[in-house]
Amino acid sequence: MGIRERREREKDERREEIIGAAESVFFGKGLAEATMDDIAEAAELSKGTLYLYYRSKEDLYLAVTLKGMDIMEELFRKAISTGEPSIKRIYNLGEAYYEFFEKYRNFFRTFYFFESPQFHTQVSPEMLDACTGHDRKIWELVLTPIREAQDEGLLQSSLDPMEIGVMLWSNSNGLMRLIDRHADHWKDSLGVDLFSLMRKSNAFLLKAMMTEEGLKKFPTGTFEHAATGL
Amino acid sequence: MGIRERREREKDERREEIIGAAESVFFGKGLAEATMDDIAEAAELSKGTLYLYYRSKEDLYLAVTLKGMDIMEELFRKAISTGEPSIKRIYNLGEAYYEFFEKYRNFFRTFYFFESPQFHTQVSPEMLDACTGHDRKIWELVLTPIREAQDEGLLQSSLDPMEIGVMLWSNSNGLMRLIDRHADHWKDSLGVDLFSLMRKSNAFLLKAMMTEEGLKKFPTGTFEHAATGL
Amino acid sequence: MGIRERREREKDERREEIIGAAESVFFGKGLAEATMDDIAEAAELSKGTLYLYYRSKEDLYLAVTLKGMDIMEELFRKAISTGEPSIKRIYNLGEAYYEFFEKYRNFFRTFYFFESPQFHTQVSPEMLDACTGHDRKIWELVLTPIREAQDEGLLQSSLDPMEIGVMLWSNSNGLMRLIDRHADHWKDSLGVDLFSLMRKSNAFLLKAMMTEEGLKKFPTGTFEHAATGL
Amino acid sequence: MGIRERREREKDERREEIIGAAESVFFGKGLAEATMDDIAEAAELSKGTLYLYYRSKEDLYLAVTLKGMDIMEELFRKAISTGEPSIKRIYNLGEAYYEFFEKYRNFFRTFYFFESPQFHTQVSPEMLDACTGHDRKIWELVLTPIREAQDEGLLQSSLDPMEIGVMLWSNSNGLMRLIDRHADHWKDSLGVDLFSLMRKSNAFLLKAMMTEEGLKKFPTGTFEHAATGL
DNA sequence: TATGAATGAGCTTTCATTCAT
DNA sequence: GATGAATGAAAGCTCATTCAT
Repeated sequence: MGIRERREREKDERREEIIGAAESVFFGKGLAEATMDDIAEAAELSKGTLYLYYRSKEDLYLAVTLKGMDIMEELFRKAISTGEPSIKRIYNLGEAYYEFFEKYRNFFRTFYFFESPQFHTQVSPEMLDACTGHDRKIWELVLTPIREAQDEGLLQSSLDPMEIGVMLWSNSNGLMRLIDRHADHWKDSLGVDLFSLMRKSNAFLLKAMMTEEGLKKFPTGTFEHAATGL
Repeated sequence: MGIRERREREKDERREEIIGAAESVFFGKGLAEATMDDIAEAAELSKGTLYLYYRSKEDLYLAVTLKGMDIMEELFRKAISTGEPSIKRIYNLGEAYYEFFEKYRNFFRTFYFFESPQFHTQVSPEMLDACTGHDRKIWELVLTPIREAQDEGLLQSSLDPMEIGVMLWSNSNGLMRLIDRHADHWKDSLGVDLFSLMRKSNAFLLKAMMTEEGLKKFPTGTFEHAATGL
Repeated sequence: MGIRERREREKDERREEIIGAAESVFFGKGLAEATMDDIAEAAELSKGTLYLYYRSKEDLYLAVTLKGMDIMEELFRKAISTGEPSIKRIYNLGEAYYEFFEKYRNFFRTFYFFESPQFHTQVSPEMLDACTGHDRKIWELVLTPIREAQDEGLLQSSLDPMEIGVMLWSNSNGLMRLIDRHADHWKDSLGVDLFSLMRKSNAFLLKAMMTEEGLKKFPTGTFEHAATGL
Repeated sequence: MGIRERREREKDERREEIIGAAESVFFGKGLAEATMDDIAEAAELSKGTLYLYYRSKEDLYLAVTLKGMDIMEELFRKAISTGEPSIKRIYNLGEAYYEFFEKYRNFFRTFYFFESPQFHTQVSPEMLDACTGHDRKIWELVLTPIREAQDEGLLQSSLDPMEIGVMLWSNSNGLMRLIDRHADHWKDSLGVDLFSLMRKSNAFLLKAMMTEEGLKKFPTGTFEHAATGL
């Protein structure tokens, strides 16, 4: 058994090495510009070996995406495991998403590809399933505190928990994309601080979804101070 | 004189023919998969001729994008030219955006490219400028009723008009992207109707940005009925 | 008649305009890199018009070459029309060739093409004939003082006049090509002044071809001083 | 270990195969007209493979040039390794150059390209360096007997060895180019035998550069008989 | 398992030349 | 005579993928 296990372990290590190399290349050049030669060189491996581990360039790209999802999941998990009130933990999720966006911008960007349906044809079903599954797992994480908050009567129960999640997520995501593109442009020439805008927008939404009771317990601005470190 | 004019006109027509062909190809295969051969064949023109009118495949793609912006602008212009109250016209804009998304989905998708900065290097400055300029013009349209609504004391004046616009736009856009990907998936397996969710989300946001006076004049739900045709 | 003549004149003028434009383009980019579009633009004429006057790009290139030959012929003609002794006029020819090389370097370079037999297939027979004829005319010029010098017993009569001409020409030409390539390199890193070397080499040759009588009348160094302006 | 060596050897063989194919194509059509498709077909290899071994068509062309330099070097080396007197070995070099020109005319022609500075931009620095280095090596060969002859007082010491080499080389080269173009034309219609003229011209030059002592030991015509096989 | 040489379809782009007006 | 839009063949080069070793 030891032998088989060691082999497995080595194979996993090799996989990670490849992903590491792929990261550096994809992050630097983007999917289209990156070549398998680049990655093989970065991995100090032959091109053929790459294909031993991943079926195609796109599959390998999704492997990187998957790693990004791992990181995100970890951040989300931490965000909801604080023992704090459910509403606060929902708020934490927003901050965690933002942290991911800030610290792991390159991984954030790989999601564009996964989210772009036209590329799904270029990818193996296995890899796509893996991603989809991971995505679902993360959504589960998001739903947990939302459900709790509804059970506690803090969030309107007329809304489906998934709906609440989607609204918050989409709102953040829409602004993050804007930020990712031209944060500087907006700030400099239009005087709009997209970062604070994102928080404001999210707070508006969350408030709109809370019950009267929830708003009484957690009035507007309850968390902002902590979150922004003030 | 007539000659020059006719030539000019023919050239414009040819341009439109090319864009039409490019549309059909790009919409079918996406930018990366589409080839200039495909487009030339669709246009019943030689490849060389294509390059007589557009410098590169990417430029041609942006020409299609530009056409999408034209359509969008037209819809937006109609939305704000109704003589209705400013708040209603803001609401109209959301509906117009949604109409564009629904009816001109393929054009909507071309915006992904324009919004993705890494591709800007592949594009002629002239074309990029044209797009940027058009983008700006559309934003101007959006700002008009927002400013009015603030002047009338219906929208909070603590917010910058641009900020209001961005929040509404991002929120819609984030959800549209989600819908564009997996509307069916969400509806079928998660039971979430993203379309109505988008409206709801936008209504939440708009409400949060209104003044008390505004809310009194236009209570929640004032427009939804009309808009959804109910 | 006046009409026909004016037309002819205008046509010639147009031809010269085209050649002027072609010069500027060919000299800047070389034959291979230059395009008919470039030339048409420089001539402020349409591309089609170019083909009204010249059959092909290569023909047009030879037209420029022909102009170079005109210039060269003029210089040579002046060199041998001084009324000086025949040997001096032979020497003058060398200086004239050198002057051409120095002042009309770009024309000098067009000769490379004409001299390169593999390109002759790309050229109309008419143009080729014109060049060949002009070439011959120039050689006639060169032969005149050589024959005279032989008749006067200054140059060895055992040599064919043409042979003498060829030896002198080849010797100069070989060194000019070297100079054209890397004059600086030779001077800077090898300490060899190719210009003075060319004169020296020619003087050696000429001396070797002179008779004793010739050498008595025109000892080594007779002309150098004048020529170099000292 | 054997494996690596065999691979290395196979790669070298492949390189030579490619060069062989390139030769046949380049010699037949010239650089400009030859296509990589032609060469790939001649080599019975895919076009991609060609680019695995050479960066560009021009690089491949220089590889052929390099082979020509190899041949030339070999001939030159033989010419100066005879144990004969230095002056004779200088003469041998001229004959070797001539032999190269006669037997390897096509290679001789490839030098045109290397000697034409405007093309240097199209070539990889590595290849250019290789050529330049080889060129230098050959010049070293030429200088050896010249220096000896000067040390022995046979060639004038007022001349730089390099200058002597350049004069002889240019003189031969100038005539070779003439011969390469139109040897037949000259012989048939002008009655000039360029080959013998080249020898004569070189002899003149060499004589002019010798000292009195040198001329006493090796009077005019000493070598011609042997060289021409008479 | 790992290699890396070989493939070959496929890409965008260029440009001399033609021809209807 | 002049135009300039249209052509279309061809070119150089790339790169994901395969496969014999």
